[in-house]
Amino acid sequence: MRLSENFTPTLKEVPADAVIPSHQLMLRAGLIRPLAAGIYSYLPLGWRAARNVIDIIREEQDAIGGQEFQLPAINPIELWDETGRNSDFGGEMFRVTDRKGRTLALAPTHEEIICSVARGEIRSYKQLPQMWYQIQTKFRDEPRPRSGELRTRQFIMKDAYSLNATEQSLDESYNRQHASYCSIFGRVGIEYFVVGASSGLMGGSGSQEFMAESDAGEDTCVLCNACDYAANLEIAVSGQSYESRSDQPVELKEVATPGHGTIEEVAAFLQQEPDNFIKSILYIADDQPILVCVTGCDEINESKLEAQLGALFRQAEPEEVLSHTGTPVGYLGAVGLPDNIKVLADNRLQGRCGMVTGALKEDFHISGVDVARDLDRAEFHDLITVKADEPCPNCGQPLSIIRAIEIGHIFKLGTKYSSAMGATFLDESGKEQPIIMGSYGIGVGRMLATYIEQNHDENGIIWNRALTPYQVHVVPLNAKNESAVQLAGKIYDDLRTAGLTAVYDDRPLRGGFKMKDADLLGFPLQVILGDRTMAEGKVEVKIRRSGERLLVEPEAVVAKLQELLTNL
RNA sequence: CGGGGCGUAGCGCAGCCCGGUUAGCGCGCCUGCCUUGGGAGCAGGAGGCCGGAGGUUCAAAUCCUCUCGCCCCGACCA
Repeated sequence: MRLSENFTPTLKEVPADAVIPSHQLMLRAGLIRPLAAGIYSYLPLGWRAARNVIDIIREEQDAIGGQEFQLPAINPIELWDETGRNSDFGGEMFRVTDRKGRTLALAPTHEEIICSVARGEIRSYKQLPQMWYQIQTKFRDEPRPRSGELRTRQFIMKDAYSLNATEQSLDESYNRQHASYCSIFGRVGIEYFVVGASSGLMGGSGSQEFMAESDAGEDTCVLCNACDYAANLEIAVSGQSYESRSDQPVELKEVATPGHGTIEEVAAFLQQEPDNFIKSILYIADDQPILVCVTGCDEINESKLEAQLGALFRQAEPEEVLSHTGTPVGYLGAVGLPDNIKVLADNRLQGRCGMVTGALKEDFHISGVDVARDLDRAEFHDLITVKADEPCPNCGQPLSIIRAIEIGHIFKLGTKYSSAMGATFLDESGKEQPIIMGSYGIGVGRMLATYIEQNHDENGIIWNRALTPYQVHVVPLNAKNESAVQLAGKIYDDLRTAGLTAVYDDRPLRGGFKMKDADLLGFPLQVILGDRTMAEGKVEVKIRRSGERLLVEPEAVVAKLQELLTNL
């Protein structure tokens, strides 16, 4: 590609709207351009990189027996009513109306479509297992698109669906996908780790996320420093013990705590540790009030709470707290609470004595709470959010908490969709069974952005061999130096003859400008032809990642570049 | 959906509080000269419905109301 003839609009200045490095660099290097909130065009260079990602995914999915589909992006809303996801997705699903007034969905994912294909054709266990996948554009009307390609409303995603007859077969498909993902991320060159995860809106049992550590990430993960324990904070558990304490039971006593409603204030006022308090928060689930109790130094984990309460719950408003308990926020407690309010308590409270909690009366708390004695109606679960340095549940060593980008998610769907949609088969005994499914997704744009988050410096992107739009960037510095220009043209031709992809910066610009652009675009190897090195009869090869520069005989350049490329 | 910020030339911004010549600056763009190892210099030039609508006023980029869009924090989220 000759830069003089091709569309590669680079920017010297950082666009005001871009905050994170990958977003800034994708704009500056001319990979993408915004069209609307969370909607981007891929420009030629960006699309070449995206295609590289897609090709790798395709090869690795084919390698485990995946069969690629091309599925409709618009589909009848009735399909989504069958599984209830028309309402589950709610405002997050784009809907369009056709000329007859029928509502159609812009597919946010494709379980329903896969099921509809399967129920029409799959009849027998002999036709299973199947591994079907597609690499296509998905649409989700995200409440808040952000961070460039990391969270968009229109995005390219690979998703695969396994159709299995048995749980063992599902496990096998799942494990194959797990291995395939490791191969994909390995080839793409992203540093990643795998965590246990919740299945969220998709439903199902087993679930793992492929994560890339990054401050730009939207997920929080808990990792053990010593063993391989890794989990999304949403489901992470702590190894911290919660055995009963041997504190002597004491009598309940009301204490005045005027104006001190928060744990912090009351703890300071009473000169006790927050750990000795019971934090009580009122939730509303299905219009019913539910009190949730944890120790004063813990935070409620609402993902874990969702597992107990179902999806439709929320924290009560202050007025609701007053109307349900007769107490203002800050003085809530489970002791003496009306019987119609269910109480959920965290495991760590079990057996605790001498605790302080709200007295259900403004400006008063109760001390001497014996959980076994006074909170006997509480239901105990793991409800807390793990904190950094708590012990690992596996090995007891301290846990770390880091931010990460979710780049892939695999999970065992089970029969949620096949049952709802009647996608069944006859098993060996002639009995009709719902197909057991798995679902496996990778975001293409998110992968590109993640790669750039992990591979850039102050000058620009640093592509590796696998993803780079072009392998070599040929830069004659002085357009007036005819021998340099001529040699640059020859090297460019020779590179392409040798099967390498190359960009030739034949623009009549100053050398400094062109070198800045080359670093910004970030192809792995640069061939620089300046007056100085030309005078010595050499050309310079620069390795983008290391900045290392080699002087090479012109005749040896192509071979040298080929050799260097194998290590990039 | 709650909170905050911003819409002025292709990009980055000033001007707005306190209304009043022809709306500015840097970069980019076009022409010429010059320069050519890290986003040069000089000279000349093009480019604006000041996001949109309504209002106040003799007069609105500037004040008021409404609206649309974009970004950030939160809520939410495979």
